[in-house]
Amino acid sequence: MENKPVKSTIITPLPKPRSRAARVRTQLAPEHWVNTATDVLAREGVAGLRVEVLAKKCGVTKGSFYWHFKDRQALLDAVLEQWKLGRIRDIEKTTSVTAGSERDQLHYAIELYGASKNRKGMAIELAIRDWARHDVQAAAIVEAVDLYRLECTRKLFVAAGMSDAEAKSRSLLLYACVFGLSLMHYAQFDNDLANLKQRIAERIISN
Amino acid sequence: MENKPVKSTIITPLPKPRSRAARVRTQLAPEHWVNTATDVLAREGVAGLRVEVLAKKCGVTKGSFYWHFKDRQALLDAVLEQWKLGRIRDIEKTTSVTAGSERDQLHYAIELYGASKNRKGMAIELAIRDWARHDVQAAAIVEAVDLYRLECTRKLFVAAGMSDAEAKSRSLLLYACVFGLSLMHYAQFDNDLANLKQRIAERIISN
DNA sequence: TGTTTTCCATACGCTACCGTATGCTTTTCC
DNA sequence: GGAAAAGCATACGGTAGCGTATGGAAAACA
Repeated sequence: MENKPVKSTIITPLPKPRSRAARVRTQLAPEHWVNTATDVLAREGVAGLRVEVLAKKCGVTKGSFYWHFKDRQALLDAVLEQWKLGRIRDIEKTTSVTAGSERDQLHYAIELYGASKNRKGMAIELAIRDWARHDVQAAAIVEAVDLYRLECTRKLFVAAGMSDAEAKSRSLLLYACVFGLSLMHYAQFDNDLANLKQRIAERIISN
Repeated sequence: MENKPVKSTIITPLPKPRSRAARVRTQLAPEHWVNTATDVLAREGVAGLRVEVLAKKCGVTKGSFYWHFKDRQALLDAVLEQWKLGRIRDIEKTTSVTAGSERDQLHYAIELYGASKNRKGMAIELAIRDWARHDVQAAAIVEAVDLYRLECTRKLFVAAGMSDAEAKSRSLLLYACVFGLSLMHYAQFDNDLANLKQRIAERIISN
């Protein structure tokens, strides 16, 4: 599909016939770039978010990219914004609960972050948090998401009967543990990791 | 905490005791590169470890670098190895304790990781853990360090009277929380963060 | 049908790197 | 004192990436 640029001392335009077959409706623009970028972010971190790499992954060239985005930073901003909105939506979903089952919901939240089906989500999480260590915008996004999360689980702990100070500490402990576990390499530490995780969850949630 | 170079890892063989001037000159350089690289790693992550940047920071050119190291990867390996040795030495120091004061020592360990004077150490820690997400060698080093740490604190919990399974879960909880907290942005979550941290430490350590 | 707008390709210039080749200067060794 | 090695500088080739300029085809519009 792509021919290597010939060592061109000549500036021939080289009229290229485009494949009009797949040219039905090209509205590749908005979300597709951001979604692809988020995929790459999960696998390679923010350092892997290169314009030309993404373009190839989208099946176009960077000429398309710079039509849709001002520059690379604009894409990064869009990725951050989309992540923030998605997180807040998810948090609301996972922490909304009928009275009486707050502790079950807290257990569910912990399991959710450790679930293997959520590996990509956690990879994005870690990539963005590392990103935030060097970038103030990413740090601001992370802070907003963290505060929202902490507040939501705090309410759950309060609803479960804890004091406000204790609920705050438990809320912080919960997320710190969830993210910390995904940072560590402890697969060889024990044969029954499920038991360990269960004990940890109990320690975080119960009285 | 950062440590002074260990003298046991001299690369240059000593077929004959050389003069003082020669020894100073030959053994100064390799350690200097690794230490400078670790500084950069703490501030910018592994992506910031560029040969020519480090050379400028050392006041030389990359001609010097490629005399001391085969390539960039050799420096990265040296950084990882030095970090691993330093961590194991520190862990032994912080978890060696006279009988009866195990819980105090555990509290001390938690405080140590959260101390503001240890910001650089934690920055290195996080940079290497992010590095480990994409690099198998870094992952192996992190795994070795993690298992060693987990085992050391596990023994402390056992010595403090816990069951083996409980000690393992507490050990994992401790480090997960320590690293997780350093990942989060919770400064605005409460006015009395010290109180929160105290409650968390209690939750991790006490019965 | 002709014109404008949309969307993307191609070609450039520029910078930052990596690694090599080579030469120059200062020690070290005999 | 002269040869050899250590330690570093400089120059070079090569790749990858960012952003711009420009052109060209298709779609929308008039």
